[in-house]
Amino acid sequence: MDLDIFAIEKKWKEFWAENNIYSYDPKIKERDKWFSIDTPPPTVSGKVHLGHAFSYPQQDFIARYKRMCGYNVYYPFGFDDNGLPTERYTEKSLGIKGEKMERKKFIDLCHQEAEKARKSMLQVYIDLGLSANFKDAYITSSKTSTKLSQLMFLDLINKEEAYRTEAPVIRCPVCLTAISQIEMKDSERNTDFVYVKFGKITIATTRPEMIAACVAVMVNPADDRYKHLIGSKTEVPLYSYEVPIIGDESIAMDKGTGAEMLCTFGDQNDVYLWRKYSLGTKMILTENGHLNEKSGFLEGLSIQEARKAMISKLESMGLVEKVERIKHSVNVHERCDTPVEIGISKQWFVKCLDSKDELKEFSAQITWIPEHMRSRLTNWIDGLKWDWCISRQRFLGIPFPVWYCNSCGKTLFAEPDELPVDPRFDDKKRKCDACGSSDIVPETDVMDTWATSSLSPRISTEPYGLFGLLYPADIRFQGHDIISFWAFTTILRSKYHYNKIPWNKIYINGMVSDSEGRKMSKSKGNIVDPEFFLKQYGADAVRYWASTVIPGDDAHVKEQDFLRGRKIVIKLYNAAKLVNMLTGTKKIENSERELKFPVNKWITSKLEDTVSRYRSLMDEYQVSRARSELDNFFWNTYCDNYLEMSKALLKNESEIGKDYAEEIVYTCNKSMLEILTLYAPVLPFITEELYESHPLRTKRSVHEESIPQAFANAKTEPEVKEMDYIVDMLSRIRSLKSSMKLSMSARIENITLQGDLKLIQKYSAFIGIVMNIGSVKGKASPEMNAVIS
RNA sequence: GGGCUUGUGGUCUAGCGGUUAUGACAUCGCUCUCACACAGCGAAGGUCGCCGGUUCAAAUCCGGCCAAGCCCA
Repeated sequence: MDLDIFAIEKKWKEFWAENNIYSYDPKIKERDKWFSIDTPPPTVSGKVHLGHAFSYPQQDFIARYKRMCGYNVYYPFGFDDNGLPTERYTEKSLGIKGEKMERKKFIDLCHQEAEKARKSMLQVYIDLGLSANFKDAYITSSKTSTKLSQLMFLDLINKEEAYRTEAPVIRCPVCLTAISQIEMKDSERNTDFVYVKFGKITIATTRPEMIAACVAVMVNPADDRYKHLIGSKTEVPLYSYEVPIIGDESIAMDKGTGAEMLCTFGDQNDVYLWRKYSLGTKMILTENGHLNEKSGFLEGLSIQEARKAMISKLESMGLVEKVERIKHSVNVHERCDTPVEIGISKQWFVKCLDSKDELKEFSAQITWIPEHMRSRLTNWIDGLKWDWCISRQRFLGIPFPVWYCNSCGKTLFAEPDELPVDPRFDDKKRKCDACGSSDIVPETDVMDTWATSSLSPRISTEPYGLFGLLYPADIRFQGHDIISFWAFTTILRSKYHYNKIPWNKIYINGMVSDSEGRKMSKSKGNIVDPEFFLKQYGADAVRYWASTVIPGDDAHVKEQDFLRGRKIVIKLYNAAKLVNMLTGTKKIENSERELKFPVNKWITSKLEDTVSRYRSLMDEYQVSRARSELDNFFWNTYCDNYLEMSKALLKNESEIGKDYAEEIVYTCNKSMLEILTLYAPVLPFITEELYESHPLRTKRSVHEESIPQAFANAKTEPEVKEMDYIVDMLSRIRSLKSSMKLSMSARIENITLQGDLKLIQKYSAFIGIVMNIGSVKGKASPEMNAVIS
């Protein structure tokens, strides 16, 4: 093999960038000439992993296809670098801790590290051959993004869709920040289920350390054991105060004793019941997950230590009935796996509980690819229990454009024309516009990163003046893992800001698991670096692998698909080489030509069918099936049959005549050009390489060619059907040769073909030339067969 | 616990009401043919998760069960 894949990749990556092959025309005003994509900005947290090498090509196939169908494709690219993951990455790579250093210094370091990481990440996306607009890559921490995010925050304030209140919030005691419901996940943990005597009733709890925070004992009103106690009070052990016994249908009678304590706050259900029955508050946890003075003897201990201490104290006093070791699921922070706590503090929220039905209605207006992914969002919306908490007690993030007046307590907002603003480092002298006091303090919290990335359709278009024209976008691409994060928040923002859907379609890609089907994660240590596969098989092969999957389906790391991809690349190269050799010094004209000979009509007709199926599948985003149609045509029909026949016919040019030979050479080249064009969206490198030396080339790049049009029923001539029959017959002859242990080119003097006598006679000379047979005889028979005679 | 998805030769996969069930990888023969041995030709390999039902006809539709994965509690 004399094919240097890596030299080719390097050459064309440079060529595409230098010549702006994938640029769009910003002046086009007709919306329907555009195809605009809302791309996922990858999180800047170090490395690109194989999941990205899987999902980004899936977008690129469509972008390239649409571009070659004549659309003005808007395919932006960006990075999400303003949140906790980037902080984490910075802390890890520099060995520092954000909370232990000067805020400004830390943020600067984050930006520095993020920039370095972005550069190396970007290279991988370029290496994958994406046709996105890398030149104008945006970042979610830029001035423009910040300004926009703050502006949109003020818009939410004006529309009364955002508010600040003191309320229970989910907190991560390790990351020391409030988080949203989005960022929680469930985790199975082993824990003690402790049965504790509460005066006249025994409750069971997994959180005995929270006893000092108990504000009620809950039972099910249908529970005969406790019915009569509802409305009375009982004593909280150790802390000698009384709480009411309340009945609520949500309490499971078969769990533990059927009675549980309600604390502020043990879990989310506590919050729900606490609100429902307007109970008092007893906060016994500090922000970093320790017990405070209200817990008495537990003060200063961590939650785990306090739990142990409490159990032994209760046991020593004979207040424990029994302890069961159980598995139960707890909510943990998805970034660090720490069980979350619920505390009360002032936070900024975006409303969403009020709009559940409208959000589902919006989702119904969007086409989901695949359709079944829609239920993920519906499911999520139905299960929402909290408004979206968007304030984070972190450092790197979009600052709130907000101050508070210490004198009168008023909340002060920045004016739109002074954005972007960072109140934390703003030295402008401000005065309260209500009381005139200059005792003003800035909001030091930053926004949740999703509060900015949920604006991606605008962030990616506004700087280029295209927001008005391209909103809603044609399509959003994203993974199914972040439907409840990114798809949800984007739809929510779009509803509040513009009352429009953000995109007409949403394409959901799957995840990559390792060869055993396990999800890739850092903790399992099964993360694969895409560069390994890029180096091993080449970018086209990696893209080929990404093209084998159905929308939404997860993929495994399948060596055989990379291999198959590389083989197709090599096959294309060799087929093009053969076509060149067959062409020799013959001149080919780039014009439509009326075909006369059956073999050429036949291949053209097969190509037409392929184009037609390919187009309709691509239009439905069924890339894997479209590509598979093409593989089948290219390899089995074009190479194995048509080129084989052509090769033999051209070798006998004196017999078939110059006219016939010229038509074959023309058809070989013309078909090859279409094959390259059709493969271009999936395999941009090899197709470009082969296009460069193609005699029928008219453009700078194969990516500027148009996907061929299918002419319905253009080739229904009888010869096409006849050739189908003859091709079938040829394979019988190959079988015969194979069973005789002959090579395919070996000469056979006499052969008798049984079958359709008329056809056999009509094509006997053709068959003789193609299969190197001296004399072809025919015999009428209902069965098709080839025998030596 | 709720929801969604998937169960097809050794592995991966197409088909989603009607032909001898598709293709790839792996295996085994044969052919090193002047595009390609990372090739070509051919062979072997499947009770289409299990049990019922609908139908003249079921991988394909319906119901139940079993298993796996994911999302949400």
